Amino acid sequence: MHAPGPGQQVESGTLVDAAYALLRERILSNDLKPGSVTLESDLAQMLGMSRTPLREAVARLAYEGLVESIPRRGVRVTPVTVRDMREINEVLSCLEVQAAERLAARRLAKNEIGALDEAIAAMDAALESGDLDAWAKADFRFHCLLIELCGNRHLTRTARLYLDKAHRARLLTLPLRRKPVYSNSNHAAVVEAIRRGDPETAREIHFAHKRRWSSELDSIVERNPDLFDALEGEAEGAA
Amino acid sequence: MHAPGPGQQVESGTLVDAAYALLRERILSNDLKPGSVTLESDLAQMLGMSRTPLREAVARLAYEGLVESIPRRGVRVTPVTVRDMREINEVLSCLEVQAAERLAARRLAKNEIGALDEAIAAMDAALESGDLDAWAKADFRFHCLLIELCGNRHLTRTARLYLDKAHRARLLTLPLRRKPVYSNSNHAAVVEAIRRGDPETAREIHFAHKRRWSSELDSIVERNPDLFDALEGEAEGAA
DNA sequence: ATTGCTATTTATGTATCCATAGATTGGCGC
DNA sequence: GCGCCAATCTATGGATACATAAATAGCAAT
Repeated sequence: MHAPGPGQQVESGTLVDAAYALLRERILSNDLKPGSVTLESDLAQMLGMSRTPLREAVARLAYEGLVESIPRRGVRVTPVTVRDMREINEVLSCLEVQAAERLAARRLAKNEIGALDEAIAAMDAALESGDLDAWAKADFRFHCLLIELCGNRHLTRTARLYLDKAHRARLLTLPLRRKPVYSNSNHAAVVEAIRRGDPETAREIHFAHKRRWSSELDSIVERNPDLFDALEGEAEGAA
Repeated sequence: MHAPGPGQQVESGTLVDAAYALLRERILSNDLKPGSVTLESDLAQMLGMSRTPLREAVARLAYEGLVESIPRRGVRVTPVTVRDMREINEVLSCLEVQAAERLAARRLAKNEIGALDEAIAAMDAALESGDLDAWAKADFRFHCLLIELCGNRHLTRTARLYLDKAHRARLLTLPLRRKPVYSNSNHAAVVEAIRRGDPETAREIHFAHKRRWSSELDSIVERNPDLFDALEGEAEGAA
């Protein structure tokens, strides 16, 4: 789907890393259902390893907030609440806006700008052909680039964490959104400001963009009050 | 010193949590020297437990970036570079500013405002009596409150992580700073804006405050070019 | 003497094993 | 018949045991 883990380390050959990457993948893609509870032993067996490395992976995931270990019940995939989504959006917004400003403040290399342009082109193409899924992927790539090129590694790392979480939620809201035409033009404008080296404008536009998505989310929630409740069920994890 | 872990969970009775909390404490207080490398077995023995829970704790710390596990050498306490400090400051700035704005936007309870006032009073008192250490503690408390009262749990959690890291660095720069008189009046002004329910002003003032500290840091670094290099030495950890 | 190869040592990654605490179920008393 | 207590069962937290891979040291050869 998208890049392996969050910036961190590129997944060495250890079982811990493998378990972490796999579980993360399956959680973020909503393959492991939010709210589902699974025994450590089952997870271990599922991945073909002993509990020891699995537990370490689970610890990491728990730290990220993707999972919570319930004392004698098992490992629960943390459900995303509306509140979570709003909070995540808010944090992500701060960080991305900052990244955009930074980006405009420094001179980007040709290929860096090129990558941004490419992502936008992909978004445009996807939008025209009505392929929402491809659009989401390209949009994700754009936001990734934004935070990865900004030059502040801590910002990158943290924002990436939230971006991934937001992506998980976006998968759910995607079919419910209005056609995201604004996004494309906004992104293009941001890149333009970056190209011009105009930090203030980059910041403002991207801020407006995030704000718009935030209210879009509100209206989606309003129209589908039970969208997230459905996810909080106690469905037993895939066996 | 200060509160247990980062928001997360309040340290249940498990050895993993104990190890995590203890090591974290010792790292953040610069008790375990940055750059020092220690064997897992030694750490385990040091804490009187087996390697199993220790490893899980180390994994968490590694995730936080406080420590890095070097394949066959041991666990290395990640040194703080000037670049790290700048980056951390930048991220923290975004988040705190957002928190300040949020705070001003919502109605605070009496005791919440009271806590902020108290922290400021403590800062004033410490400054007058010239007790820099007490001042740092009170300042830390103020920033903690800011992010803890903001109502966005994700923001709180993330900012707290960075705040702790920043605190570690602050311990080092403390004796080198000019008397931090600005901080106090800035903080007071922010609280005033919060009390008035004036988000824009709260944001602006706190932003200015963070920017000032940022350039203060720059000048400290300029005056003491070797301040951080000293920490990157390969000193062997306490046995 | 220096460099390269090999053997040994040692730290890590992982599996297995055990003790404990919580949950579940069955029985007993009211 | 319903509820409470006890016994058993099970999942987890943690320790230990083990195999592998890396690092170091020693030896030899040029």
